[in-house]
Amino acid sequence: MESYIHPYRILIAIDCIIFGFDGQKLKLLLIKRNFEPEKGNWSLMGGFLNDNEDLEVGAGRVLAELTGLENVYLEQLKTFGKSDRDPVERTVSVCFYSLINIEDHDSQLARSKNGHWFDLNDLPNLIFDHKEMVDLALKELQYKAALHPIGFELMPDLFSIPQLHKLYEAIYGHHIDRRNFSRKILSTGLLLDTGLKNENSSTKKAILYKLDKAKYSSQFNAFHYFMNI
Amino acid sequence: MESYIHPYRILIAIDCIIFGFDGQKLKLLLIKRNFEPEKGNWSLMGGFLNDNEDLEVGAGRVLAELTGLENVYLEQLKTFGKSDRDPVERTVSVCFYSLINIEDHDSQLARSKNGHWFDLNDLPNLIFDHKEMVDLALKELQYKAALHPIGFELMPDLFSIPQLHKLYEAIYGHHIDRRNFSRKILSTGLLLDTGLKNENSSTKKAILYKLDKAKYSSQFNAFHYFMNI
DNA sequence: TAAATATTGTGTCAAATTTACACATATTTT
DNA sequence: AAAATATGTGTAAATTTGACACAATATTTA
Repeated sequence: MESYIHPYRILIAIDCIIFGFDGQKLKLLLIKRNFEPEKGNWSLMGGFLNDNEDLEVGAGRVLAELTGLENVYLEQLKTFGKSDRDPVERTVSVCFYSLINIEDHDSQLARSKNGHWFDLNDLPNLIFDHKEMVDLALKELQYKAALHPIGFELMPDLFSIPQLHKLYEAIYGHHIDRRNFSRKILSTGLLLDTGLKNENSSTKKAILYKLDKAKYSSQFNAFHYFMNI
Repeated sequence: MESYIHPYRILIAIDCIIFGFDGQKLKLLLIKRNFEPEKGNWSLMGGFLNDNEDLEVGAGRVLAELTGLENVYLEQLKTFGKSDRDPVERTVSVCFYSLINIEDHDSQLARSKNGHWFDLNDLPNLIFDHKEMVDLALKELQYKAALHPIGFELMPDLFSIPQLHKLYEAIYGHHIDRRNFSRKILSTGLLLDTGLKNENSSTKKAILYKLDKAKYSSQFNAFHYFMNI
């Protein structure tokens, strides 16, 4: 038996939604589409799945090809499959999303020159159903950040509580009391005080913590209801 | 422009994970696969996506064809796409899941005679990666039930708090204090006392409520952190 | 170099929620 | 009529949250 007799095989697209945090605000990475239709318009990073290529691998490849970003952890969001979603030919798009630290990936991005960061509140028109994808991805990110201390994964090896606080405010788009936030974060017991101070901060230097990685991975699923939103 | 030049088009499979609640326990609906490979082995309800068929429509069709179940709300779970997941030919499977009231659909199921309910703690071996799909679906269900008062959707028009309580215990697979549960449920303000009593219950008859549907749909997204688990 | 400014760390207290319980009531069974 | 069973309601301690103020540290400015 070499194949199934069912006649319809479909082009599988992959789209990547990359949120970026610059220490202050949340941004979205977009590129100008370089093929028809909609060539030249703003788009998520998308491509087609290759033969013998796993979905996650394909997503990583598409993202790297278009933006130069390597080794980004991509989480599957949803598959969009309305039969008329692409005017040229039917495609089913499997979407992935991620949240990265903009500074950490600056040099990778600069190499390809295709990616452009946009403020989330000021997005251009996007092709096809890409806006719908972005909206859903943001909602998922908010859920996820509420259920798990996901923010830690985005932080550099050493980070301060005020840095993490800014990230959460950016994700939710509203003010969070920093004193209550600090208490909540420290109560997880996941932060190890390194004794170092953040030399970048302008005035009083913040304590630098590192993540207790063993504890984090062993307890990942225990942190339901991490954050009130 | 009639099609993209990319050469790989792939067979898209659909798999449906149907949980059922019989008033006491949570069960899983399975069928004996009726085509090769793995013919005769236990499987989720699966099929292939047709041309010009939206994903959700295809999922509904596959489920109805195999089990007789109609008008079941299916929620997308995840897309499974490892290139070797099907030994015959590469398929990418878009999975959907649902939770239904077993009694309400008994007659539909009886008509087709293909579906069999299994106790969740006593599942047979499943083909391909179907066990992985079931495990993920249960986890999603638990999340969802915690974040939203999803259980209401499963209840008959008139239902009692003890009925709902049994459902939540079944979903989470552990004891939940019924007094605290009751208080939590009533505090949502979503239940309207009908003044009626449940004539089925063996001893003291429970108060029958109905869902305040207008309030439920308007506030659906407000019920984050609905349930502690 | 001292004062002003900005940022970080910590503490407090009232209100709300959760947790862990017990008892009264209604109905069926014995 | 008594026993058994399921349901509805209450309560008190512990915990968590929400809304605050103030002290400490470093930089900037005068």
